[in-house]
Amino acid sequence: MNKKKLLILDDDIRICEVLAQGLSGEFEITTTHDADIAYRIITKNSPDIILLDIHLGTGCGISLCKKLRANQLIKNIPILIMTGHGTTDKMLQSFDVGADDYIEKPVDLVVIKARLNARLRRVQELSHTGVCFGNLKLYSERFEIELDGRCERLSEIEFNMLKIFLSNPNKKISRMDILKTIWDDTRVEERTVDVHISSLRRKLKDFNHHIKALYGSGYILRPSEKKSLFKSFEA
Amino acid sequence: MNKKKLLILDDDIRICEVLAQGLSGEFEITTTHDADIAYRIITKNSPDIILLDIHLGTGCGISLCKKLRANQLIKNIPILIMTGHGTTDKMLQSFDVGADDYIEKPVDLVVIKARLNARLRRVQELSHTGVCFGNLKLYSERFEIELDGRCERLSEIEFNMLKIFLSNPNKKISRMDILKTIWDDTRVEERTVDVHISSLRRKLKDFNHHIKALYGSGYILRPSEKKSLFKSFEA
DNA sequence: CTAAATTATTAAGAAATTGTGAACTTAAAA
DNA sequence: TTTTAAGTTCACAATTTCTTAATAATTTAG
Repeated sequence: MNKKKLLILDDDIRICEVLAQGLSGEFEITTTHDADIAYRIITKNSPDIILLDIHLGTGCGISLCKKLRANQLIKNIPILIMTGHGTTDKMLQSFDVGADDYIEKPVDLVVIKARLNARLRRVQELSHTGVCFGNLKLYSERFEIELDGRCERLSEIEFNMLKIFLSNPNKKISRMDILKTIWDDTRVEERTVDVHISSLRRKLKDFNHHIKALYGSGYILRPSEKKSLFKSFEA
Repeated sequence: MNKKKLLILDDDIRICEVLAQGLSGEFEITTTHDADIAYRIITKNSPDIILLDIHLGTGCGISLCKKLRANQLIKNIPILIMTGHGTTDKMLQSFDVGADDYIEKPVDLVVIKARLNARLRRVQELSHTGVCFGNLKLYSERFEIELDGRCERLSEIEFNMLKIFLSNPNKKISRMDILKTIWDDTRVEERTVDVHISSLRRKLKDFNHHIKALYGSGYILRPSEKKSLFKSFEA
């Protein structure tokens, strides 16, 4: 069984080290103490689970958590928030911004392990990682896809949009969801999304799923209906 | 928003009562102190989430949890295990048999609430499953219904009308009721409702309830009469 | 049963939303 | 510098949904 990727984010480098040491047997670990770096690591590397201290020098863990939850590509990654000096208020805040668990220090390695695994198990069971992309292959490094053997180059935006849909099949994705995930802070017209959808669709020609518009509320990825092989006899 | 169904299972009836009292604002609660009864309730009633004491007179909470996890229909229901005298070993055992969370008594109501909600949110997000009503499934987010496996998209107006009927079965709904609820201030002819009813009915084809007109006073949702396969002999 | 009232359905145009080509901008590559 | 590719916005076409009106069908009262 492959080790799951765990990202540890703590202001205190010694704690990072202790945790990394103690958990390296079960996880493939990355550590950092900077929230911005963490965000970059997460978007680029998408860890399986995140262990996050509420106190971070460069921006607090709460706001990072909130930011991660707003991103369609990331929001399924479980987040455990740790804190040094626990208060009920901190706990409520943590859960409020979407944390999956909340632990007070000093932390017992055994406890952390058990809780990390409990979260991972849930996500794994419930999420549709088993979705079949059918005749589509993704090459993240090159922003390329392969469809029935034919290669097609996508732009970065198109590629990321495709990833959003593939990781949320049959789920409504609003234009705002897409903007938040891909454009982050930059302000762009909502209708700009349409243009990219249009060109993505053109490149996905024979893909056995289709990106359909949901009148008034966004887009959705659906398996395309099987077309009858027989014509109906209409007068 | 509908209250989620919470099943509380504790040996100590007083604790059941205290918890039920404190959580009744947010949840629709059932309590029991017997594991076998609990299992029956769960299979029959499928609560949204379960709060379970590890000590049960009639069989321990651990084995109940294990049993629940083995059942495909139940295994997605989140389970929080409580214990009176916590030990690391109990915690490990709890997570081991598939608990989603582990809490030691004495429990703070605020903590329980936060943790229950965190679990519910996760399950809800990951398994975007619809709400059932008879043989009809509703997907509110995307205004879609599923009937016998076939999906049908409703317009926003149609979907909201359907929800009005489903939340008031067997109750007379006047056109004005519908207008006030859906159109709010906008002025629209009462007859407009009829048109939407018409198209909604077309899409509800095989639904085992039917929207009937009440001559002169509106509409009502009724279970549709089973049609006899044989003709009745009317003179 | 008939006439009046009410409901059902269809069709046409209005309104809202989505699709897409094209112009323009920017950034990187040749 | 020129060329190329990608991104953004705009304008207009295409599509979907909404409303109204007209007409057909059904129900009720007398």
